[in-house]
Amino acid sequence: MSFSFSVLNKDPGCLARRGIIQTPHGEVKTPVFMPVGTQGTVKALTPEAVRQIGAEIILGNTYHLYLRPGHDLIRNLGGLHRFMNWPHPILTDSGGFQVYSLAKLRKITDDGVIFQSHIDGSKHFLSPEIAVSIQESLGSDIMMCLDECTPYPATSAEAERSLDLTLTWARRCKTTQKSREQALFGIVQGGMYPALRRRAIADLQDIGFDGYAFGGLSVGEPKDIMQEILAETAHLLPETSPHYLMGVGTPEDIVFAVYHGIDMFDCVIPTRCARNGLLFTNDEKVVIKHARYRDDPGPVDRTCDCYTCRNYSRAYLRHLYVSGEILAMVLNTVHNIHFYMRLMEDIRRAIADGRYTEFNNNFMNRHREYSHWDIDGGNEKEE
RNA sequence: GGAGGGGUUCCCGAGCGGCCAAAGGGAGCAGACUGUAAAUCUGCCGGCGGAGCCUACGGAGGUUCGAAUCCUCCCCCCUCCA
Repeated sequence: MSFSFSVLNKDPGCLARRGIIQTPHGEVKTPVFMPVGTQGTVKALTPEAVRQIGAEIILGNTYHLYLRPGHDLIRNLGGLHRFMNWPHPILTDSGGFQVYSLAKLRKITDDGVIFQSHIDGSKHFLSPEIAVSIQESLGSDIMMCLDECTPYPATSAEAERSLDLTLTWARRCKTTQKSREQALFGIVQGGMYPALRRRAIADLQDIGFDGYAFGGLSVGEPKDIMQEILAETAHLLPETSPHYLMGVGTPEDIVFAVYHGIDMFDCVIPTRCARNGLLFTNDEKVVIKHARYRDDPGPVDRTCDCYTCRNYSRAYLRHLYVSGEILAMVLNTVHNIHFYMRLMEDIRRAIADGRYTEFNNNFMNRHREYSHWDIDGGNEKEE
């Protein structure tokens, strides 16, 4: 079974839609949140736990797995699914984000990117062709084109030059793609310039991809700018393909983006924040190390039915965290991923019922009421 | 009884005449985290409303323009010898 996407229903009041992605390793209900498993593992969790919590698809990373343990090794051991014991869908990022996040360790040419390994300093070359071929070795269900994640801020000239490079690379990725078994997504760049984004969407559609992603958002720009970009350009994405907003985001970001027609999300927030002691709940931000939880017998979130909340008190979780125990990261990650999964379920149900606008409004009102609900407290500190 | 060594801010521990409210750890208390170089990073950490003052380096005196740092006595602790 190869890749396909179908829309189950559209919300009558906005662009939100519900759909199903078919992949060789199973189907995925959208809108979907994909936990990030950069190095062939969702940090702190076994694949069985990830699955049980409700994840249907996870991420892997081309750059990291190429450097260690090496894509040839993974291919020879039966591919990434088998290697990491995750028989369900996998999306691999291309290394484009590392072009951005490891900026001090790389050099970009038209041909590709020369990286200096963050592990041992050795030099490596990544091109669009190599990125696709590595992802083919890994055997992921969805491959991403190599792109240049345009940093913020960038002038319109810089963003345009960067976009042109990304588009050239997108063509080369498409040409390199060998089999239709593995889907290939194109990435929309263009910085914070709607006109560039529009052009990117049109050009990528001309090339023709299985799905389209927004990249280069949530790279430090104010929240309202990201929202403006989405509101002005997301509706231009082809309706029959999945829309993926890369690296996003907070619960608020996700609810907002779904309203504008985004189907797929990934973000390190729930996993990284869990390891750093920040737990998501429906009415407050729980920083589990805080002294006030020292003897709190209640669960992290009374309304949560995850394994952690069913079995452990805030006092115990605080103790584990403060003591530096490994179990703290496990239990915290279980909770946060569960929180995100439940959020996506609620979103899908609201769309199925045709009341996403109402859901969105309620959510945003509640968010305003608890401004600390979002991890950065909304955008208030910017003013 | 004799000979050495030592008592520093919550703890450990540097400092050994001014640049010392006192290095560095730890603990404690906060903050950050958006396609993961992250079990990471940042800030605060004697008191009072500022670059100012007060209280602080076992205790009490003293030397000095100036002492955690030098001197005297006292009180504790440790090691070795009898």
